[in-house]
Amino acid sequence: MVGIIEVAQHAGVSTATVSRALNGKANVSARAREQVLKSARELGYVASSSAYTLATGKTKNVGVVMPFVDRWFFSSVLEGAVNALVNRGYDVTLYSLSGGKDNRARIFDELVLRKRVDGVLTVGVKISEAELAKLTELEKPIIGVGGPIPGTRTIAIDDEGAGRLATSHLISLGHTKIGMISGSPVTEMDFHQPHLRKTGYQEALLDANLSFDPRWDAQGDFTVGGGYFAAKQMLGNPDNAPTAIFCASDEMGFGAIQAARDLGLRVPQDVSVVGIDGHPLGEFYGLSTVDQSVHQQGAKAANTLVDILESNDPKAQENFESMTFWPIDLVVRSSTARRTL
Amino acid sequence: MVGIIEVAQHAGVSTATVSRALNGKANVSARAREQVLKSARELGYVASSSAYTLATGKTKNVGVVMPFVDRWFFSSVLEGAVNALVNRGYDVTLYSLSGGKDNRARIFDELVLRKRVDGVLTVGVKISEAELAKLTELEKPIIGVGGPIPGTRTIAIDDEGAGRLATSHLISLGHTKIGMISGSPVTEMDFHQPHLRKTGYQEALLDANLSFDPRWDAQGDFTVGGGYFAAKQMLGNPDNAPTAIFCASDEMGFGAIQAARDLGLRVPQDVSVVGIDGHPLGEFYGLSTVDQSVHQQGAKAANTLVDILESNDPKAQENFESMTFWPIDLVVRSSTARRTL
DNA sequence: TTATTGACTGGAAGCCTTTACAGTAATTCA
DNA sequence: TGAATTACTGTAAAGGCTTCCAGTCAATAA
Repeated sequence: MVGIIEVAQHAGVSTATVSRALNGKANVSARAREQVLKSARELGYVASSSAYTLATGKTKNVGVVMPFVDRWFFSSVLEGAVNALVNRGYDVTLYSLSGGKDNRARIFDELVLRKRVDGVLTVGVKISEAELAKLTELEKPIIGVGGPIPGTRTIAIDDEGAGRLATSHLISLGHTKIGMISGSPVTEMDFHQPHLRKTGYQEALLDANLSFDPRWDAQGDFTVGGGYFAAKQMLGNPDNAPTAIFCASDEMGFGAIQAARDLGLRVPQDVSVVGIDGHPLGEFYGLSTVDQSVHQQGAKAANTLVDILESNDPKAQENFESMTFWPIDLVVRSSTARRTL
Repeated sequence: MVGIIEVAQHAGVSTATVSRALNGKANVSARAREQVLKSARELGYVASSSAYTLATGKTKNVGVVMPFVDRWFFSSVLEGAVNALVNRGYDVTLYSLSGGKDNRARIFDELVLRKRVDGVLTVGVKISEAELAKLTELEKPIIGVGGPIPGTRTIAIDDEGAGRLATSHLISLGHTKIGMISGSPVTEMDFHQPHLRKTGYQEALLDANLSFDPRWDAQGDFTVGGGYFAAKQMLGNPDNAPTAIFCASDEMGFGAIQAARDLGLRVPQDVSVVGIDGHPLGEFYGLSTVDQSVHQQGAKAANTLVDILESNDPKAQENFESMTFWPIDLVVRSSTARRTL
């Protein structure tokens, strides 16, 4: 495998000059730089990243930690982040926490600590005290997307505001009996959104002097099936069926729409449904939603992290707790309409 | 940051002994080994991976290359692979090809080549001659999942057989007018399945002496929406509506079921629908399918790759073209039934 | 003309491990 | 008992890069 020495010989300069030329440093004559670039190209030379890392202390690598990768929100953030990172010349090392307790421990103990990354991106992870300690021990910049990690920067939507927006939308359409489907206590172990979105929902109800019926508070587990069963339960009860449902995620919204249809209810004439996410299938289902442009959140987080990593100011590298709200956008489609009597 | 020297001093031995003890090599006294392990634990020492790589030539890192990560099949393979790899002590570096031409070129030119990985896992990637050349130039083991890469090992289902199985299932239920929804020429640029699955479909028809009507051959783009529109088109034509539809993916199957319902057709009484995949939503929709256990395919590929990497036989490291078929399984749910007249 | 500056350049140290090799002490064998 | 083996252990080289530092040479200033 061709190394820097071969390039130096081929270009007729020293390895120091090759390094400087290839890394775009100053103090290289135009002639030498050109010659080096040419030689490197001809020989197909690419610097060994491990040697580079050993010499500079930089890995040009970002660790992404998420609870799973095979769910829409996570894979979408990942997609946005990965593309942004490769675009900035960074690799991404992916850590999924779904592989059981042992794997999880290993990730925090061995792998992340193995000085393999310049910074860490966490996506919707709720971690333990001990894990947080391991993470901060790294003294590397950390950015969270979705779920906030104590003491670090976070990029997320205003979940409370999103819940309020979605609910207000339904209220503005004349609905007074508005149900909500959120996660279950189990899923809340990993995320934070459910709680906040529900808070927003309740605030909006309060603001409009609407009552909150506990039967309108269901758990959908953030899955299509969960949304389906929760909605069916809620809408199937003739005594107390709401005329509108706010789902804390689009996927639960899809399930809710299906449940309504299976009950012979028309959407939106009989029931309005609104979600949160901006899931690509939303268009297909005609689901009104609060779009949170997940790809872009991932890209933004990635770019922010790289900005920090490449900042000359050492203070920028330090972690501190902050929250940046990503703008949300109400997208009204065909699943919500004025309440009919 | 604590290095091997500190551990050596703390344990009262040389760095060589520390290294041997930590890597489980022979020729270390029980006492020394114990002492080293204790010191390392106390000091929170983890070896620098770049120094390790530089010294050994091993990265303990696998590159995973896929066209996108935010689609079900890909994120599921990834999930399976990542968990298997971390379990075996390997990191995974993720390369998504969806970031545009420049990113794609950079991935093949710079990143993968940067000696950052011990092996490569490709998922459903169809690559150009030049890219293949770059990849094999690495002289690292390559394993493909889904789409085969010339000259490398591949793990995939027997797509033709899957198409035949799904179609035969419909035939066995008495259906004679069987449509198929597959990908579009555009999506076929990236995958290979559509073609093969269609071949299986046609073979099954032939075997049963059934005719193939080109109007029953639709393109669904491998998305729910695509399946919906293709099915609606096909089923909406009263002159020539099939009584059963084989979808080359479950997601298109979901769309097809929805299309049938929107047309007032009952599934399965009026139309049967079968897919391929084993998508988790299949249970919710009651979609009969040919399960290809995607997680496990990813895990299998990952484990096979690690087996190769850790084999003592240098010949095992060489790439050669081979195809391992992953077993498939017909899962009959409520979307398929005997044809009614 | 000489002194000074500035633009380049190359030698070599340093980054942190692993491991070949040589050395030591304890054990076994004759 | 001495010789030969065995079981460890430590020193130092190697791995491939970046970058400090000292040095060269041409251009500029005095």
